[in-house]
Amino acid sequence: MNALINKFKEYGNLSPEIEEELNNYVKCKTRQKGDFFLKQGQIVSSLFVIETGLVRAYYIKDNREVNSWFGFENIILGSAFPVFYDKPSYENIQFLEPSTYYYITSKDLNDLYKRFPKMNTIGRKIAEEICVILEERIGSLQTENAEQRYHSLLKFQPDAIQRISLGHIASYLGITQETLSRIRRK
Amino acid sequence: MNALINKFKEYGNLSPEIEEELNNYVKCKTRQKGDFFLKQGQIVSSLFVIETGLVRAYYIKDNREVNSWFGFENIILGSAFPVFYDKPSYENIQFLEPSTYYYITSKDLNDLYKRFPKMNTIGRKIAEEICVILEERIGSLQTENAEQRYHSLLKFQPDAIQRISLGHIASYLGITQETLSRIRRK
DNA sequence: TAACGATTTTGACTTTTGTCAAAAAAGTCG
DNA sequence: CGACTTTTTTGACAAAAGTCAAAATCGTTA
Repeated sequence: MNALINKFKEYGNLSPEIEEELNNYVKCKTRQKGDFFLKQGQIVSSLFVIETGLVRAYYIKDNREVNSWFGFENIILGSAFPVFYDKPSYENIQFLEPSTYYYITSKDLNDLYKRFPKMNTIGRKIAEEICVILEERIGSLQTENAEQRYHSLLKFQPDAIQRISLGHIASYLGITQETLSRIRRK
Repeated sequence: MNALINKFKEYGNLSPEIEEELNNYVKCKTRQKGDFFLKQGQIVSSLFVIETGLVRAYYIKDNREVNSWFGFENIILGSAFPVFYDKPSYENIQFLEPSTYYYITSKDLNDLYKRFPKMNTIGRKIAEEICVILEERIGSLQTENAEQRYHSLLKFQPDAIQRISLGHIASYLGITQETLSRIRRK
């Protein structure tokens, strides 16, 4: 009943030994809407899976918030710079709904990677899957207009429209909220 | 003097045992401008590093070619679907210059991943680095206008402008070649 | 329910980018 | 060199998206 460990298992077998270690490392927390999972500049971070709830990742550019992704339930989530590189995060991760999540710190994860080489298979597959998802998003931004991108989002993350404000979605799509409002009117 | 093995070494130590296996698996080839490394629909593919030369990856959308990336010397290259998923490639990879490259097939790579768990550390780090590069590109497409994206490209891949035709670059930036020509006029 | 703040919509206008056609420039090869 | 192809540039116009300001709607809570 540990959403993060269950998720790991989808990417590869866990020996009883590794699973036991994971049970020591993985913690669960509950946070309110508006709370932060991660703030820009932080180096210490975690990989996490939301059991119930929702987050957004965003960064500031030219004094504006830019939403880089949304994190729904049962998806492996994290910020690349702190988790992959032990470097300060350029993005913030904020809960958009009251949320319960399971997490493991990058430090502990790297510890597992070192002690159990097989764990790297799972880490590799997770990163590879993220590559494919990011490529999909690049294709959408590179070749589609605002309306088509909105419909791509509807298709891949239909929940988003119900649960996330129009302004946040517009930012994620790389358009203004006025434009998105006009698209939606149709 | 094996560009691919050297590249692997940048991501982690290779035991003599693994390096010997790699030497068996990694092959070198030379191809002409216009030749294909990979064609859409292929499942069998490889990870590769170009010693001298240049490739582009592109796919067809609405009867038009869309350039998804360019591959320069001494960068780990490959197409996600066939390499990560053993699924048919949606993209083509074509040489834009006469090229010499080192490659390892996905099959052999997966073989190494299974036989030498530590090899997954290198695979993981490669995939993680690609994630960061792809995120960078998403940020550019999401928040910058045509001119800013052009300057981002100038900054990150200054070679591109010298070695790649304007039409190919425009496609990569998600704009028309007329627009790019007008940007460049300034 | 009333009042407040936040979010969404609308309108008028500007800027950016795309489209289509044609001309100019650059590259290739006998 | 000269003919041919490919690539790049230019012009006129159309479409897409942004900006700014104001109004409408929605949600929350006293």
